[in-house]
Amino acid sequence: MTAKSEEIGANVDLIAEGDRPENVHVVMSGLAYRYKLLPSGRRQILSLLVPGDMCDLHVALLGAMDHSLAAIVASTIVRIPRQTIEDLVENEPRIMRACWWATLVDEAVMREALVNMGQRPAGQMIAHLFCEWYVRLRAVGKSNGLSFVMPMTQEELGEMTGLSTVHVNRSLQSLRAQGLVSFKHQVVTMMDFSRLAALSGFHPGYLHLISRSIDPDQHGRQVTA
Amino acid sequence: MTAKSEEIGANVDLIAEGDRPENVHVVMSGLAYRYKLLPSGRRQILSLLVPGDMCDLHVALLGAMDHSLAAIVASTIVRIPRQTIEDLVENEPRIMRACWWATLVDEAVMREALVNMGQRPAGQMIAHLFCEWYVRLRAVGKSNGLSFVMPMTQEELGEMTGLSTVHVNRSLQSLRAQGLVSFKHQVVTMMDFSRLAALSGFHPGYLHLISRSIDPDQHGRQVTA
DNA sequence: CGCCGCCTTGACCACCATCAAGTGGAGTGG
DNA sequence: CCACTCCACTTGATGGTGGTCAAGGCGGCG
Repeated sequence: MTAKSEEIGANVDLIAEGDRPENVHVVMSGLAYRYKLLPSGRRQILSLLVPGDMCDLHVALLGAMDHSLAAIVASTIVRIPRQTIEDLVENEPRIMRACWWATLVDEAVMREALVNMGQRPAGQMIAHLFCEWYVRLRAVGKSNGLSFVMPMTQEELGEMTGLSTVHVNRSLQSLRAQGLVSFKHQVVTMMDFSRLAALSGFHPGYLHLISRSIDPDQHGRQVTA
Repeated sequence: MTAKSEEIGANVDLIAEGDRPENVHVVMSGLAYRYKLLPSGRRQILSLLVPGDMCDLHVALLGAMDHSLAAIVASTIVRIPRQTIEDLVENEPRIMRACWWATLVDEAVMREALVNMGQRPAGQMIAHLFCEWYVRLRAVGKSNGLSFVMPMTQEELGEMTGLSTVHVNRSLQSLRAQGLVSFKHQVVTMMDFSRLAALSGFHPGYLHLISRSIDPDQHGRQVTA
């Protein structure tokens, strides 16, 4: 089930709010994100699509996109025609089931994002994001040791968290000064994961990584049971 | 495909975070909500389940609940065993599809909630919620004219929006004073819907109400089957 | 009548937004 | 090799939105 892959430049929309979705998008490499634009010009980034768990099913059934999808850095993507998905749904219940499952995990991540924005102050919110990314990227082997690449600006981090760029900056400095985590030149380094997790109330259960058990060792397994 | 229905008292959990889900829950009457509890004791309400679009599928595939589900007022619910759902998924692609579709709409609502919390100040956030409820409840015939019942306290409204009770109260007073909307004794009255929608940037597209007309009569019954 | 939720009000202060200016590195062209 | 530019990050000052604490009103119900 291959389709032609496609190179997409940074900050290029894969599909925009209002479009009728004709394809399901899969991010092969790079990084993409969902966002909504407000009349005021402000932007809310809704979620990230990282290689590994990046299948975008939302699109298959709804009539019009209620949000946009863009690449944050140059990325390789595959567009799968709606019809192919429909066929899969009919004929390949196992694949269908896997996709559905991925959707559920996406939703769980969004629920945690709501908690993050609703209940946690800036520092903890950012800390929580870093913990989540760390665990998710480890799970797909995109992290060597304590650091990982997160090709985002502080402004974009602000658009994810609803914070101003200035405040993101100051919060990062504070985290750094406490010896918890640093974020420089698109690289996040987890200086003290467990304290960071404690600070931000991060508990990886919501990522539902167990059944995903691609990974044997390391963090994010307290759900193991 | 009927199952025994069950009466649930106000503030009783249908299922709690960490439980292994054995049933899918459908709210027949009343009002339920998803929430997460933080160590601090604070609570984030994630979404409402209103009669009409209240099927809770999240549960079928994941290993453990990452959030809790409770009734906000005395409600009638139906518990459908996991196995029944599995069978439906296998044998009744149309039903399965409808359920999946409902899940996608849920997700769209959550995306808008993220925008709400991330980008809008208190008054607009609350106004937007009221607009959404109004449209959704109208679509299922639960609103006569300009008002509808929303059996929630201001404290719970605060737990949905991440605001303190005090600030919710003051924001409500301000909306009321502007002649936009009132919320007294569990009844929301839309005094000026269009101005309220304009103020809060409400655009109902994300509710995907049009394509919902899978059903001949009246919106929002796709779960009925 | 009296209690108990829930709503309301006031005072005070923190978190975070905004505005504005300045630093520093990467890439470009002289 | 050195301007020069651009962009992201940084820093300071100021004020508003919204949190917290605390007390008071006001039904509803036993």
